[in-house]
Amino acid sequence: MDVYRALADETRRVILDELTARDGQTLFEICATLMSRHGVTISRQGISQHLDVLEAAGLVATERRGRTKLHFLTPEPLAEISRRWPTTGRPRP
Amino acid sequence: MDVYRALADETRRVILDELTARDGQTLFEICATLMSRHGVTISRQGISQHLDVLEAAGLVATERRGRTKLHFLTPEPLAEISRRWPTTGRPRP
DNA sequence: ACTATATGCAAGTATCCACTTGCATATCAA
DNA sequence: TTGATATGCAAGTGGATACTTGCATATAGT
Repeated sequence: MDVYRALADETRRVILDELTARDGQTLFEICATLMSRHGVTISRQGISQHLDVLEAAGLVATERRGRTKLHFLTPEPLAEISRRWPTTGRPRP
Repeated sequence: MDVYRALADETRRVILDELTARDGQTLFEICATLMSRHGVTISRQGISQHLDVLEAAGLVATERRGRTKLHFLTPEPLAEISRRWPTTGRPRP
């Protein structure tokens, strides 16, 4: 629901980075990559809860595939930010 | 310092909205407007602390003018967000 | 100098949030 | 079915954070 709160945590931002690099990863793949490549030390449930927040914010879509769950990046909600506070065309008096 | 954490609070986002509407307001003006126009019930110190967070994040610049302090919106740090996770040109398989 | 205005500092509180632990459920392979 | 893999649920805990209260500082006007 809250895109802004979803971005407030660094681990969640790294997850978005990781899905940007390779989309459609499972929870286990994300866990493994965060640990090894990004130096994040956290339990699987911790990452699962972060993914729940990202999904509730509409930044990640999921799809069950057998006993795995694929995670896809859906960054459209982020467009609201640049729409709300444009970074161009604001003269500084 | 942390742009993402600065955006995590709704009151801070309303402050950014208010400075977008009218730039260069003092703390007292921001307080008055938040209370009346945005229905925010919070103490002056609360708003002041929020402004400190926004300034630390580089989203607001200040300028002392006599016994008042003017607040200006500097939204450039927000550009990092759309740069980090582009919302266009990402095909969904 | 004195008063009022505008802001700053600091400590205390209460809520929220990230994280863990333990157990449960579901799918695949033998 | 049995065992292994992949994920889900729920309660508890520590630390962060939004907010308040009280006092202090600085500028402007008289």
